[in-house]
Parts: sequence; C-alpha cells; structure tokens
Amino acid sequence: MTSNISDNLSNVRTRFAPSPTGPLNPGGVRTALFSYLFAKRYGGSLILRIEDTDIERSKKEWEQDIFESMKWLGLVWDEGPDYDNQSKYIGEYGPYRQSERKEIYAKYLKKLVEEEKAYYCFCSKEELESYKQYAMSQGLPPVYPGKCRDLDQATIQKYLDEKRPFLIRFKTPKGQKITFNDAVRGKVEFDSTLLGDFSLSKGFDNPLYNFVVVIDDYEMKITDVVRGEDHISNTPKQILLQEALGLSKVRYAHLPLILNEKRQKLSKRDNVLPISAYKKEGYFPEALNNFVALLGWNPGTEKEIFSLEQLTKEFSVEKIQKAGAIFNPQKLDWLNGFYIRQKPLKELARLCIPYLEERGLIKKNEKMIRPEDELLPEVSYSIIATGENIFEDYLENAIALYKERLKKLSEIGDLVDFLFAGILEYPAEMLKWKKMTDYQELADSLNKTLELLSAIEEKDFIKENLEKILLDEAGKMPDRGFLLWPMRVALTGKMNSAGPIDIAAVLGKQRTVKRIEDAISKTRSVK
RNA sequence: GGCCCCAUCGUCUAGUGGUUAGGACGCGUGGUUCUCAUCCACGUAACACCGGUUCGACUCCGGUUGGGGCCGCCA
Repeated sequence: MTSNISDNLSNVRTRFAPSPTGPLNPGGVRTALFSYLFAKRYGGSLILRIEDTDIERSKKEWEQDIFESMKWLGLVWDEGPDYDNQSKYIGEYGPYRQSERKEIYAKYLKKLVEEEKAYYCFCSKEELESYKQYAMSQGLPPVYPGKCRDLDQATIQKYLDEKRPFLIRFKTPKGQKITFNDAVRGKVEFDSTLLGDFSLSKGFDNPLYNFVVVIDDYEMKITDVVRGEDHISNTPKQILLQEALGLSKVRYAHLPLILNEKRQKLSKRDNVLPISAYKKEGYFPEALNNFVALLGWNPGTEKEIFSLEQLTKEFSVEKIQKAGAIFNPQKLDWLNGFYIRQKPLKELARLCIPYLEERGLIKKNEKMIRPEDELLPEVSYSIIATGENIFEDYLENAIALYKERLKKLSEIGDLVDFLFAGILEYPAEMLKWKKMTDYQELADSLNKTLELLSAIEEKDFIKENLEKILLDEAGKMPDRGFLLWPMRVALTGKMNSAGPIDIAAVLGKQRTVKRIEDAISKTRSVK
C-alpha cells in the first residue's frame, strides 16, 4: 500500500544531492545515509551530485567538508565522472557537479523554448514581489500571474536586443491533477494550477534547481529519489517537466524532517553542529550513523545498536516514519558512550592521544627512548608538566581507567589530567573523609597508606598486590572510606575519579608515594 | 493567506479492531561502591479532541485543534 518500490527493484540508483552552501549537518547526513541504505539494501548504486548552480552561495570549502564528512562516516558513493573500476574508492573520482554540466541543461532548455513549453519572462523582481504580496492578501495562490506568457516574437527580440535580463519560465498546464506515489507517504496529489509558471533558468546559462534536478536524475538514470520532506512540493513541478520533456519517471521517498527542540526544521543556530564538529568533539562515526538511522526509522524489533553494514541489511522504506523527529543529543551521547566502551583499548588510546596533546598534557617525542631491554620499539611521549618520559602503555592504562565514563573523546583531558600533572592543586580539606572528625584521623590514614606503599617493592607495585595490602588494611577501619578517600584525593586532587588503587598502579610507586607525601604536608599546614 | 504533510510516554519509537499499550534515552529509587561512572534490578510517564463505523476502537472513516513544510531570479 505504501509503495511500489518492492515491485521493481532492479538497477536501483539513488543520489545524494547536497548544495555546498554550508557544512554537512545531521539533516544532510540523514538524507545521505538513507539514500545510501536504500541503494545498498537493494544492491544498487549511490551517486553523489553537488548541486552548485548557485555560484554565489556555493563554496569549495563546503564541498570539501561534505566529502570529508561522508568519507569519515563511511557513506561511500559509487561513481563520478572519472569513474573507472580500477580506482573504486572515495576521492579517487570526483562527484558530479552541476556547474560542470551546463551544456547539457542548455540543450534541454532550448528544446522546451522551441516547443513553446517554456517562455521568456522579463518581469522585474520588484514587479514579482508586489504581485505576490497582493495575491496573498487576496487569498490567491502566490504564483507568477503569467504576464510574459504570450509575448510576441518581435517584443521578445526587442528586449533581447536591449540585453534585458530574462528568466525562462515553464508554461505550466492549468487544471491538471498531478499525483505520485510516495514510498513513505503513499498517494500525494497536487493541482497544477496552483503551481504557476515556475522559473527554470536565469538566462540560458544559469539553470535553476527544479529544472536541473529533472535533467540530472534522468541523465544519471536515477530510479529512486530519496530526499527531505521539504521537497515534497517541488515534486509536482518536476513531474510536469519530465512529462514535457518525455523523460522517464522516478520513484520518490520523502523523508520526514529532523526537527529542533521547537519542532522546526533544523537549521544553523539550533545548536546542532556540523558533522565535522561532532568529529572534533570525539563522536564516533558509528554512533552518528546509528543515531541518525534511528531518527525516523526502526527495524520493528527492539534492537537499538546497528552497524552501517547491519543497517544495509535490515533497512526498509516501509519502516520509515512519517512524522518529523526531534534531534535528541542525550541519546547520541549514550550511543557514543556505548561505542567507546566497545572499542578495543589500543584503538581507543590512539584516538584519545590527539586530545591529550591538544590540551597540552603530553607531547610526542622526536626519538624513541625505550630502554634497551624492551624489545618493542614503542613511541614515547613526554609529560609536559614534569618532563618525564612515558610510553604508550602508560597512556593506555590511563585511558582504561576512564573508558566507561567517557561520552565523547574530548572529555578525556578533564578526566585524566592529574595523571600528567606535577604538583596537584586542591584544598587540604578535600582530603578529609566525610566521617572523619578531625585532621589527626586524616593524618593517621595518610601515614598508614604511605607506610604500606613504601614497603612495596617497585616491581611488585601492581594492582593485585596493592589491592591485597590496602583493602586488607581498609577492612580494619569503620569503613573503607577512611583509607581510600584520602588516598584517592591525594592522588587525583579531585572529588570524583576512578578508584585509588587502580590509579596508584598506573602512576607507579614513585609518583604515588610523592603525592601521598605532598598530601601529608598539606595536612600539617592546616593543623 | 494558499497548497501539501503529520499527530502513542519529556524524546526516539513498537503497535495494523479485543494488549496489564512494549522497548530505548532521560529522570527517580535500590544494589555494587571511598567518590564518580559502568553494570544490575525496580520505578516514572503516552494513545490531542469530537463525532461516526463496529459487539468492541490507539488502530478504520470524517471533522476539529495543534504542529510542520513549501509558496525565490536558493536548494
């Protein structure tokens, strides 16, 4: 009932056709993703077409942003003008650009004018605007009234000779019902009279959206147009053009919009970031794809986690939602945290390192300074605050400590900074466990910890031993907090952190003992 | 203003005439625990309204209300 998609699924070809007037945002990703999934689900191809007919607003940098974001997300398109089977990976062949296809459009445009299906319009912007205002005030459809529709040949020639700017308008047939079967909405119907004589091109050199889309979709043999619902009212215009030019029809699937918290179409200033910003913040592409896929689609089961590959298997147009969906960052965070926890530690550490460097915590060393007795030639770093050398294992251990409380990679710095610090700054008062009555109790606790830790050999300073020794001692106290809280604060300088024993194991004996001693002297100054 | 689209917890959604209206995020409580987070358990909360069809409507039909989109020499 919803579609005729399932009837004819051979040679499916979809396209993602962004205009490079801004960075790729979540709304664009949704259209790109669904176009991709649609194509892949039915074994077809995705075409990327840059709609840069508006030279004023189109920028190469945005085009670049779109490429990079799609590449990062793994939304690979299948062909471009330079396509050959040897170089089938992204970036090796360009996408189609409408700005490079002007001769094609001009050919079709001339045909329409010659067949008197389109005409020259010399009306000024002001004229058009004032008519629109009038029409709306009268409750009339605000469309072009058709003033230039029947200009005689002599007048046209005269204006052309005067070099007057002109528009080519489509001679929209009146009183025609245009219906199409939308894959997500079912039958949609429009009255052609209400469309008016819409514009096709500025002069012959600057073709406009509704026209070029029709030509390109035909020329590129697109079978299925997957796009946002905001294009639904352009569809009858495009169908009329297909009919006028005798081109084959395409199927449509109009996606519900992604909405802001006020339930409006997503736009800039909605605190929704471009994809490149999500990348920078430390979101994973798998989280973004998963999140965006679930915005307006679901498999009908209770499964929530989907890889891109699983999505291509389970996706179906029938399950696409009709209503718009609000972009909810909390769920994105949850998903991203989930994917972070799934990541193998080595890989996660590698991804986190740039954030630590950027924050000025560590820097990569030029030379490898691994001691000769180790056989792995690992990369070394130095801690900027202290100048100490560390290796990847230290970083991995540091990140392991905080893996499960990370929602996005950019948070890592605030969490682990104390592991890369010299002297910690914190008030002595923070060291005191809430159940302690005086500083003597605190001093006793820290001294005990120091005594126990000092007694452990450097080579035995590992989690298992520390646990055995410290937990044993802590068990003798009214509660473990008497030993563990002061120790944790001494090691981190923070109210919240990972467990003190795990942290001590990462810091190693030297740093740990030093920090306990620092804490003890801090306590003395308070007394 | 005209045309088009839409309507289940706060959010994303399952549901296709008979259900204790299910799940997830969030939030709350409890457990684990020195803290935070993770994890586990439990809880919280919805069929916009009015008619009709029917033995029976969240589900079908009509209307109302509400929300959204488009109405460019943007895409």
